[in-house]
Amino acid sequence: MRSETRPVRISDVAIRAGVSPGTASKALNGTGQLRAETRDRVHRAAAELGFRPHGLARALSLGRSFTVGLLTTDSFGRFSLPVMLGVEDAMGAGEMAVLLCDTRDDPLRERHYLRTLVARQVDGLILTGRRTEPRVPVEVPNSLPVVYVFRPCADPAATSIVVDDAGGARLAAEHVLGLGRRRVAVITGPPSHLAARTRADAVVATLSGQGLAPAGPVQFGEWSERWGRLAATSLIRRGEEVDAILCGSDQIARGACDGLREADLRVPDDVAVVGFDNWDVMALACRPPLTTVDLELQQLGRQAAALLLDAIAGEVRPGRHQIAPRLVIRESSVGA
Amino acid sequence: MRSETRPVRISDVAIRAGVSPGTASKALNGTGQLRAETRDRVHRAAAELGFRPHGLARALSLGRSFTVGLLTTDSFGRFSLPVMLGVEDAMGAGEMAVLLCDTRDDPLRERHYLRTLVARQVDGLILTGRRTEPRVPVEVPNSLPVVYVFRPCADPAATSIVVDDAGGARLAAEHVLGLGRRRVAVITGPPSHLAARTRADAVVATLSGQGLAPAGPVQFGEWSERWGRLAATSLIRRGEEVDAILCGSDQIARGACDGLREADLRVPDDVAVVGFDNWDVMALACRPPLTTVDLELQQLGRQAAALLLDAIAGEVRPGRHQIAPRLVIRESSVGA
DNA sequence: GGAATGAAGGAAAGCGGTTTCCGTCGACTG
DNA sequence: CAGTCGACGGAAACCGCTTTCCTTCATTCC
Repeated sequence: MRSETRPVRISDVAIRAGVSPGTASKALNGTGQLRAETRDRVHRAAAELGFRPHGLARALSLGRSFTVGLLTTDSFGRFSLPVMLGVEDAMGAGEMAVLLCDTRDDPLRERHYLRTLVARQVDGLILTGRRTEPRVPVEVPNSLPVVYVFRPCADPAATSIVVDDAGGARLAAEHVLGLGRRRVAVITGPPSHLAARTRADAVVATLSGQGLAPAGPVQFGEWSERWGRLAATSLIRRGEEVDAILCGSDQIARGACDGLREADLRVPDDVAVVGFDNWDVMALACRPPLTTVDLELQQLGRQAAALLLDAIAGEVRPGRHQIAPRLVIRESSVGA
Repeated sequence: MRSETRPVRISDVAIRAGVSPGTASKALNGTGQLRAETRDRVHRAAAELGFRPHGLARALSLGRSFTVGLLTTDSFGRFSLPVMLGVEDAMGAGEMAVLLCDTRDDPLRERHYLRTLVARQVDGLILTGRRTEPRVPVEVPNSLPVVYVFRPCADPAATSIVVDDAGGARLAAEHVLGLGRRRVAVITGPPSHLAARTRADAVVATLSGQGLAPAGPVQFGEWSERWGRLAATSLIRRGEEVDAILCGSDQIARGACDGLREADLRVPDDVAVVGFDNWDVMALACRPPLTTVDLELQQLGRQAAALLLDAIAGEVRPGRHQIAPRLVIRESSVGA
């Protein structure tokens, strides 16, 4: 365990292998023209000495840091978190590392972080956030690859990758229609949220594709269980005939289930309920467990990382990419 | 917006200010002996050119990377996340950056990450995890400062900082005792979890400090709403007289509240319920909102960062540090 | 047999800062 | 007025690795 031995440099390896540092470098990196025997000798020496190249020195001379910045505009929460894990997963597998920055929605902090990341010579940037509204592009040298995830960039020439919210809502709507439900209500979050509007619009469009109108107007409110419970309860109390409720989030859906149960309606027998997000603590704890739309956020993060790696390698794929959500069917829509 | 101009180096600044690069460096870093006028001139030149020092070069010559590694043994979840935010907050305020690594409980991945972090010359390491069981120390050069957060290191000579679980449980117990409750039941997670045992033991100890025994044996189960509901229900069905339930987590507490309500008992009038964790989505959505123990995780993260920064600066503070949780009182223990 | 070719590996110049060491110059001392 | 000292700033080494030449030497070709 005596550790305080000077770290071994490539020149130590070179000496032990009886070559010059330059040659050692070539041997270890598989570049240059070297006899196989020499290469082996160097590798052996490196292994024996436990040589680990000095990352910073390497980065400095290569002109790349093998680091990307991950910037979230709001604290890592339910949405950014899985995205982040996906990014980390895809990056960490290689030799890239991820620098974490949380701007807390503060433009000043964002500027600060962008500056320091650029100064640190990151090879690329991933920007994410909780809302889905497009955001203004960041100001960085335009030689620096940037990928916007979840929250796209307003500039269509930038590289963005987002969840297909409308597609997800369509999936949900088609699911309940496929179950024979015809009186479909919609309860969702604040109308100021693009995600709420997009999802609701897609549901309405899908219904009208079948010549149907939603059961009552779309109910906008907040992203909470309380709102889901209230809205569902008032729906019933109003005497609205409804055999399915599509919710803008799992929290709302869980609240709706509670409201229905307390109004003595059975889920799914009387009313099918579908959520959105597949947030396990909500979807699984709900009684009954929720059928919901999984955003595939981790997948989103991985793909974002892949896009960024491509861009770093020179293959920029601009535009707004979408990934398809997936419907997870549980007992809130089809009986056990 | 024409960006493709070669980045400005310190020598550019030096030329513009009419000094040597070395002098420019001293001026910008406030070192060496320079006339105030010279210093100003350099600063002006730097500002005019928009000079940003090249982080890697700086790091290489200084022998410090201004980077710390944040390693979580399991994916960032409910516990590691706030810790991470606290760390990021405390680090990002300075000029430190945080490298993110998620080992997913895989020792191989952990080794891999440790290697790459060391190779990247991080200035320090923060280790965290979800469980509270002590873990084995990581193998890194012992000149590299390491702080264990949430999950302490088994080696008492290492620097660890954890939540005072027992203290938190005591807080909860004293709270219900202070409310005059005398028949206190305990429902908690799996007995295999140290956190579950520690909290339960502390409650029992506090009760017996008042000459009381818990109402029925401590009920160990799982960390889920379902278990909370089940345990509370069976408690009632068994005819156990109980006027307070202390739960090992907010999920359990929320389930307990549901169970009690469905057994037509009023919370808190008939039974006071206290949770643990102050996990907002559970504690606030619970009916009624939960009195619970806040772990102050973000604070924990910030303090961990502070400990690490001190250690990097040479002020190592070994040992197991604890931070005190805080009781948050809501309607599940005292009527509105 | 001499020139051309190519493989192998070394020397040295970066990468972009920081820092040590030293020379110069003006002021101050005796 | 010679000698000392401190303030100021420049030259160059250095951090550790990569890469571009360039030299050397063996081989091949006419």
